[in-house]
Amino acid sequence: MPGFKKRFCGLRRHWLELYLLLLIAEKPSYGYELSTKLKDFGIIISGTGQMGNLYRILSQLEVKGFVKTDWDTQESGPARKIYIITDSGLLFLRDAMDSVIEMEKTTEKFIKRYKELNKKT
Amino acid sequence: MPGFKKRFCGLRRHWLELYLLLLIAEKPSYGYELSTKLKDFGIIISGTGQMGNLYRILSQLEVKGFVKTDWDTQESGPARKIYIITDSGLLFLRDAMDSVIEMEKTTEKFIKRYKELNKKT
DNA sequence: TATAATATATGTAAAATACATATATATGAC
DNA sequence: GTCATATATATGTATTTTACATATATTATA
Repeated sequence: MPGFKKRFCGLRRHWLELYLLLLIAEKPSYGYELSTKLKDFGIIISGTGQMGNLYRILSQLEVKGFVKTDWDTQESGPARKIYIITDSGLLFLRDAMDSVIEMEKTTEKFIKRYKELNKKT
Repeated sequence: MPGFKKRFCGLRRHWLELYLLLLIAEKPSYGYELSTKLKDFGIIISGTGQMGNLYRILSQLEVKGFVKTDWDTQESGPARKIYIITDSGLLFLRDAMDSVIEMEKTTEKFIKRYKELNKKT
């Protein structure tokens, strides 16, 4: 009755989770750094509001068990919460590749059909 | 103060709107038919609940002025509400192509980086 | 001693999603 | 004739997500 009712509802959230998991899988990292690395995938995090949402998504990845965390107090400045991928996270990422591949095919088809539409006009 | 505060919040909704606008631009159509044509873009509409959401998105496309409608009572069976693209809708579609092209690039990059990640492991 | 950059986190109104439900027409089965 | 099914459109609403404001703390530098 309680627990998780839904799988992938919102896509934006879904993609953001995948981008973050890939970045973390490549190299353990922390929220502030990840926010800049997201540029690789065309995501610009601007303003504290958006940062806040990013932190919330990260903490939920932890709740789901896809990442674990470790505080880094070595560097100067405020402590950093380092996110490290788990086996469960890697598995989730692997399974999610299907949807990424489908999205690539879909966008490709969409662009092709849009061009065809404009040829006729 | 009132009016539209946001642009593209949810991606899922955003994509669905674009798919529908392209399909309607290709050929005027109605909700029930569009629900089957969405398969072209990997979207499976199943159950009356999902159909209901589709109709709501269509009616909001009309509110935004991207489509206009016309009732078709010629065919047998229940009347069909035919959606026809407007100039405003075509303009919106054209402007949105940037985000489609970016999504294609992003997914391509994502797949490449995921493969590279697994090479090392 | 400000101010800016770095770093994490919560509060919440508004919007989107998932799914149930309501309604109506036509066709074929029995 | 009436029952089930396919066709067709639409609304109600609890839950979840989004957008953005706000809170808090550390270090560097001007």
